[in-house]
Amino acid sequence: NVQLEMKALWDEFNQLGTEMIVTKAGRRMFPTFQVKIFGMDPMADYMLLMDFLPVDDKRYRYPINLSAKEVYIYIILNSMHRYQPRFHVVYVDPRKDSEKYAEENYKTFVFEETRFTAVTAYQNHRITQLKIASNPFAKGFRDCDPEDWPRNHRPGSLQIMSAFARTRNPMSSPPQQ
Amino acid sequence: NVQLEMKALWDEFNQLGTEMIVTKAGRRMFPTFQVKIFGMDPMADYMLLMDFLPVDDKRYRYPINLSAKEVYIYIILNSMHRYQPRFHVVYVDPRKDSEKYAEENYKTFVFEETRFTAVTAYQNHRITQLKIASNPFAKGFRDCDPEDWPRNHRPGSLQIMSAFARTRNPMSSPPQQ
DNA sequence: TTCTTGTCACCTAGGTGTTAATAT
DNA sequence: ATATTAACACCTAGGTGACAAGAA
Repeated sequence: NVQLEMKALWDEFNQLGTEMIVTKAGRRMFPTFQVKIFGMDPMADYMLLMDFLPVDDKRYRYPINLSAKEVYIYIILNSMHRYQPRFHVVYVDPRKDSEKYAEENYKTFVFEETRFTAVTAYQNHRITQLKIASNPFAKGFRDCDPEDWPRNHRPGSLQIMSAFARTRNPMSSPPQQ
Repeated sequence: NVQLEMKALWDEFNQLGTEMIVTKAGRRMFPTFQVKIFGMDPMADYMLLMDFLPVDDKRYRYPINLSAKEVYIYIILNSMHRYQPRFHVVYVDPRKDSEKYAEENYKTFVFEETRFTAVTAYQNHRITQLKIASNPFAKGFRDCDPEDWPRNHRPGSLQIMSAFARTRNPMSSPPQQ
């Protein structure tokens, strides 16, 4: 079982139509896609993966591999297109004929409230204001309210991943180590 | 085969008698222990480890586990004692009776120029000056020379690890993930 | 005395939306 | 018109030695 962290914040963005800035150099998502996983076998190995499905129609589909060790592969998102993030937990089957059990060894989780539109500049001013109000790194643009925003992630939660996205221009160099 | 990075800088510190500040909260080493490894099998798994041996006499000995994935375990160093860092490369033997080959499956590397004395405050003013001159984070204390120090690590080198050290007071909480 | 601790100003490093310039 | 890019001020986050106060 998997539980989305900061669900209230995701809901608030989703109500307005979440937008995520994409840049050539890569840009973090905010809110961060962050989950708690329950019911894992402490002795087993797992792979944690994430990908983004185009929602409406569109043709592009790019996988992103993320694990707790933060090994991830770049993805490319098209600006002005809408995407649905997905989260996959893959059990690393120690059996030699593990391919036979591939279908039963993974589970996919979709949180609809994490849908977003990739943009190069915000289209909805209310989204901009909500980002400024809730993202600590945008504090410099706040007018009022020096208070009472739920700060960052809750202690005790496991940050599984933070994702980068880019516009369609290919990058030549891998991310700095 | 393993090659120490920033050897010239290590040599310069070693000539004066390298000192490393230790604090309760943990303090990074500077220079950073950083190596290039040659001759690895790209298809094999390895474990990279580090520990610190007391040099002169002294009784304390604490292991530190470091890997390229930066999983590490705290260590405790005694202030005013001298230590010799060591670096171990362990081949993860896929054979079922791998314990039998344990002795031939690892290799230890010692760079004497990385010896240092753990201190809570610098004892040698020339060490302080060399730290200020060569560590970018201490730039605020530089008088002159806005120039020409070999910046940080060379691009292309693999940073295997950076180590933390602490004074002997036990810490209650593990490092933030 | 000598060593240790906590606080601080001053940095590095990098994540924000803004804005003006450019591309489409 | 509309979408994208690059530079920027303003933040968060955290790594420095200095320094004063405390401990041994």
